[in-house]
Amino acid sequence: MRYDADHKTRTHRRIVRSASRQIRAKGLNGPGVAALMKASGLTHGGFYKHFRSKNELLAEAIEDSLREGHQVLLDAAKKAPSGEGWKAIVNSYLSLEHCDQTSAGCPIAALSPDIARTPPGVKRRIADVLKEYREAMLPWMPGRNAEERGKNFFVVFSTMIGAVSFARMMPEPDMRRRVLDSVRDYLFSAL
Amino acid sequence: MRYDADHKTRTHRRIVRSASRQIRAKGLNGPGVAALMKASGLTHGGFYKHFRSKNELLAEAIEDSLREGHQVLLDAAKKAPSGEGWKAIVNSYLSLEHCDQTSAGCPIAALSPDIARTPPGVKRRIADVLKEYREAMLPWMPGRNAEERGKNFFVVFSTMIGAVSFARMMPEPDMRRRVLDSVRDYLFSAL
DNA sequence: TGTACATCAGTGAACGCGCGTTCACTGATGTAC
DNA sequence: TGTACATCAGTGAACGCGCGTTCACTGATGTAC
Repeated sequence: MRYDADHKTRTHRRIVRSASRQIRAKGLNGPGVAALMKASGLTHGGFYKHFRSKNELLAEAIEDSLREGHQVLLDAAKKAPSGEGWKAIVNSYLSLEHCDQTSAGCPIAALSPDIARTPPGVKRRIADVLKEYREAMLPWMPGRNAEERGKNFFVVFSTMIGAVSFARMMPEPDMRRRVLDSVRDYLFSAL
Repeated sequence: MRYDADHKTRTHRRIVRSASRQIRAKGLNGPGVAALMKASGLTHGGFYKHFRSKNELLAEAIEDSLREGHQVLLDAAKKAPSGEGWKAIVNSYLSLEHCDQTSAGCPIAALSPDIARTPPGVKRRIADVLKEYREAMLPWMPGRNAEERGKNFFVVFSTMIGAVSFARMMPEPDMRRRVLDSVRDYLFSAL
């Protein structure tokens, strides 16, 4: 069958989207090529019409979910009263829903050690998107000048990423909530 | 050949030790059974004389490295002036050496998403050792009473784990150092 | 207008390989007689 | 004291399976004549 002009582009995007959810749920080495294609209703044979390698798809999927994640936080920040954008970001990130929905959540919390272990080419690409992410977040960070906001970006995000990563290891929901709440209270009282 | 009474125990321990380093370096699904045995100078065939399954070894290896990691931090804390134990812990954890030596470092920073995805049995065992870990750290945490120290344990460790996880995604060493330093300065000034 | 051909996203069989697990075997030594 | 046997940590071949990747093929539709 022949398809319209943007059919391939749309399929490509669909594969990337569903792949990004699957790798957040099961890790970078969790789903195989066959599973990644099946989730978009395709068979594994067509994979290499869309991607040069599995690593290529993984890189695209991480990039996509990073951009999606930064958009979610940006939207939360924009709705908040002036000067409180970062608090909206923290509330959104440290919610129990985010913690318990790994596959739809922040790819950093779900994949940071996998990303650290990734081949240099992939790692470089992701580092560039992380820089984008940082640029987008900086204006919303607390601090009286650019330098303070720069440091506070690292502080706020390290703390949030760590809290969610730590909490996710705990089987009991109230333990997870205690971690998230402790960390949120602390960020709000200290910054 | 026949071996002395504790030969098997020592071999078992050797396998667990070298496995714990390998999984921190390559992730829970990184090394296979053959590689895990080879690192201790053995062949894969003997594996099931020591462990009921690969998951059994993974659980033991994570437990072992958690206990080892908590001992390292405890030793640092004990050397510090009274009341400053937690600062020694933070300095040790947020050093660039720790960040750049994943295989010898904290298993939480290296494996938290993998642990979160692990089957319930393994997760339960690790959660119990995490409780031990927490008990050992509590007396060294800042805070005027048990409740404050309890909250601050979550704050300090979430922040440190996040900082190291975040930094490890960055290819440039000075970027990693910036993250670690920003977070340390903040912890010291805020607690 | 009708027909022959080109295009190309997607299919499914096949490749070599490494995985976790099983199992018959080895061989040095301790024990029984 | 000397010999036959039991023990058991470790070996290496083999199992079925899923992996990432390749490739000849399909078949609906656009294009050329």
